[in-house]
Amino acid sequence: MLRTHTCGQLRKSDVGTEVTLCGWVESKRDHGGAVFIDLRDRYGITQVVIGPPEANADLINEAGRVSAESVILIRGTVTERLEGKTNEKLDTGAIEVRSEHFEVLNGCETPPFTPSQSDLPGEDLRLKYRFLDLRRREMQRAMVLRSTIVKTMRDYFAEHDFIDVETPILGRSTPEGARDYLVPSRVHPANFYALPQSPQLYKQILMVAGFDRYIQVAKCFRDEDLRADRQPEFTQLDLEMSFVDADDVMGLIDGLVAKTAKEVLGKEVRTPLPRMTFEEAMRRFGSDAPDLRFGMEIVDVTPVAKKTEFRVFRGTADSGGFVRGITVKDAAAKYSRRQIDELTEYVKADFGAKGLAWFRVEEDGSLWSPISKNFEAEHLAEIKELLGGETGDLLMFLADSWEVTCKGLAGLRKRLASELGLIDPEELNCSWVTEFPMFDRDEETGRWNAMHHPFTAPLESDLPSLKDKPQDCRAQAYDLVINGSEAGGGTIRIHDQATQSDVFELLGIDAETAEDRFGFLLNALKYGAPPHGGIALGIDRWVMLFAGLENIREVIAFPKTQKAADLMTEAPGSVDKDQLAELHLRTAKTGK
RNA sequence: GGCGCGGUAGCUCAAUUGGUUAGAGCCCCGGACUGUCGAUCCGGAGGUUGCGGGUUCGAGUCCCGUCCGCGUCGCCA
Repeated sequence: MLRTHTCGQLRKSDVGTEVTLCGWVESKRDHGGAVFIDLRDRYGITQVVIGPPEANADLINEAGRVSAESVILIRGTVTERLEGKTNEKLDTGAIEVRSEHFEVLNGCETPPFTPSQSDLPGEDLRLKYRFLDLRRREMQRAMVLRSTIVKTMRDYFAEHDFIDVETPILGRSTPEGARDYLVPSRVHPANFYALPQSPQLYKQILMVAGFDRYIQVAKCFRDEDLRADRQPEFTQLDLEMSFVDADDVMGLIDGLVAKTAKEVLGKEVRTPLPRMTFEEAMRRFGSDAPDLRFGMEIVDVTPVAKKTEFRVFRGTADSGGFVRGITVKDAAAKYSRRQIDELTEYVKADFGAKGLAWFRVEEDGSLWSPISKNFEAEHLAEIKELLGGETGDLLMFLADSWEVTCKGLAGLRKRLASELGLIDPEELNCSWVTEFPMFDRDEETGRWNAMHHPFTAPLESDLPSLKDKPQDCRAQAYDLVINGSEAGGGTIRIHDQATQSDVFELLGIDAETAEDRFGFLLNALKYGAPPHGGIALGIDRWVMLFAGLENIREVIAFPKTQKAADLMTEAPGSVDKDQLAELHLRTAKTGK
């Protein structure tokens, strides 16, 4: 070891000790006759003094020339700082190392930015020079947090008799759901592997194989557009269990959530976590991942709308649509007409709403709005009553299809809560959303799609509706929601042939197609498949949420940009003709 | 693919209605300095305003196209 201690380690009790430290030059204060260096590693910062009498003029001179972010080694004696010269900001602030030896292990060119600078550089620069960015305190904290969370998960599942099994990265494409990342085969011309979107099928087969409790920290890949909380390459804690029902899986994860919150954040999370059905979540919050850290619940006023003369409301209600709204407490004074216009533009542009109706609750308790003259007083009173409106509140409504009112109001809810500061950043709100529909209808083709995946088991009680009323058929599915974000999702799987056939039939997957795509799974299911189910937890999102961050890139060491590029390695990149030829590929266009 | 925001010195930003030689702080370079910890003081260097085209007497500013980054909708079984 080149060093005897880290830069975050030394205290008053170490005074008098001869130490050797290594690290990066965070900053240098050159006084001519003496030089102060803040020496940094991932454990902390220690002040090094190169001055007389320990250091001679040559050494002081050399130290004075060292550039920021150089890697140096110093040897010296731990010394208590002079009276009144301690630095309260540093854990090591009571001491300094008076150095008699100073050595540059490796210099540093002038960096485009330094890890300690207060103005964070643009994200493209941070990504291009990720090795510098990762030296920043915040990034180091995030990486440590991530490591701790993964270790907590592994420990927890090991305690519960789970075994870790690795499944292949090179698999076969099952062209449902997200787009696959494809890998051409050299040995099999015109054939492709696909990178896994999840180890779903393998883990089910592991159940058939008798590994009744499986986990894996699994890299997954989906070739879809990115978001602040979505990367094309991400990590899941993948889990599958035999002989369990949905309660068992949720109960197990409840324990993990509580343990992780306790060990990582020192927070108590009460279990069992609250559960809400999909239907209730959509009705009350318009979202299958509701943020329960604040209220502003959605209220349906369609019955009142039917009675009013206001064409937009009445027309929508009469034609099978919905008029639903939210109460924004004490917001009347905070939102100008102009700002409400912006909200209107937002719901139009992002959710396809036709407009935003709103009312202000006046001093006298009446509702005022540009459209209020279209309403009779008694109907306004009814609306106010339903929404629980009080003086100073804003009531906002969408009149539209169920889907648009859900999405639009969920979006408004989220945006308003953020703008009004209704969210306690310290809160960690965890809950379950259950009983998702088995199927949803493709708008264009009118065909049924599996909402989760085609191996999801329906609720026992809904089995009769599977064939004739698929829209009413609910799944044994459960999503873990943390602070309004989907942090995991799973299902109990179908383990009998008859139900599986029925589901395939409904999805328009004929026997031949099923055989072609998932034959290996169907085959395995014939050979003694136990009842089983599982879940996948989004590790990147867990870390992001536990860290209180709003961007997943902040917890991933080497993330991709919105165009799925790596600015540091410049992946993806072109390859030479020989490589393509070996893979039996020709490209239609040459990239720029 | 749609909508929106942004791109000016190595970095973070400014630049009035289109108007003189595009500024500031930090960084960097040179010098001074033994108690700093955002060191201080003196001096200096540093610009194809992302790129291409257009309008204009004149463009960082206006228009068109394009590239890049971010947010979001679609998409993400």
